Amino acid sequence: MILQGSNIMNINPSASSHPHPPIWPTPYSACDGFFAGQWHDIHPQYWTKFQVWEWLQQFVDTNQLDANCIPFQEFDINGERLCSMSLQDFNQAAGAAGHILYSNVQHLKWHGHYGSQVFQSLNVVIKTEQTDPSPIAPWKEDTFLFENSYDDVYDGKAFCRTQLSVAAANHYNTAYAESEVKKAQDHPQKASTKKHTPRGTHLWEFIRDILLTPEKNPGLIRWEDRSEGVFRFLKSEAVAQLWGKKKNNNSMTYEKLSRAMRYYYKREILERVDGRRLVYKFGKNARGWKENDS
DNA sequence: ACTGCATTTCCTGCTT
DNA sequence: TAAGCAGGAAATGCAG
Repeated sequence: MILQGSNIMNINPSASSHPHPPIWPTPYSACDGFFAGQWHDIHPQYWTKFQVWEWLQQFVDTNQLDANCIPFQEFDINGERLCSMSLQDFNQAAGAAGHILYSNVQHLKWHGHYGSQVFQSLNVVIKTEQTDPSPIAPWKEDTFLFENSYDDVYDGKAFCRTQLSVAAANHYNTAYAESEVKKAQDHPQKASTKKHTPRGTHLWEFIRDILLTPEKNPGLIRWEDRSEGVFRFLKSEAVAQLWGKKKNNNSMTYEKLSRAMRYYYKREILERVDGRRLVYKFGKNARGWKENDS
């Protein structure tokens, strides 16, 4: 098999020059802050298709939803069209997420824009006050909407429904949401019946999510064989730095990250791919990477 | 305080 | 020679 390394876009996170306009303006948008785009400064009526996608991506990011929960292809429309959509249209286009998205558009249409507040009413993790004097890294705000681990419960559509129902519940009852925030912060895993819950995303989930949302971090990791779960690191050090940023560890390297990856072989989260550098394969204990995972 | 988990760090040796 | 891989060993941070 011929590897396609020579075709890889050379994306340097620190460089502003780029041979082609990137699909997303900030290759590392997941870490660069939640509101790097421009859509929130413009009335939704005037959004371009791109800004509509930014808005959707923001929704996914802020609520820590799986990207598969939102059918992006159904929103290949500009802001004018978006604003003209009825609730039924949204439900048709986005299913379980339709109601929330519709409400958010209505809110944006009639109440203007609130910068980083735009999605707060949807998000379980709302930073209402900062009692900890230590600086909070952007990724610290990254908390899942519910307490189940991807390890055990990543279950495609059901997963999305669960996430979205939590998001919806919070959307319709902000006061309740804020109290839940407090609870979640004080007792983040109290209600869980799981044996153990993650402190955050596991490394393999982080890798999987990059693969599933390449538009967020283009050119970092790529599928080699999507159906078999084989993937390849294109920018190993960049991925390691991104992982380090997520873990608030700026000394992370690919060498260390790869050691953690190798531990997954024993747990059958990954399978060895012999003789191919930077190539890994999801194992039987990795969930959520398949196209029709249900 | 203790324990288990999931890394993180460091290392040596090997392969590409 | 550099980069990556394999895996042992110990350390670390967090949550229960």
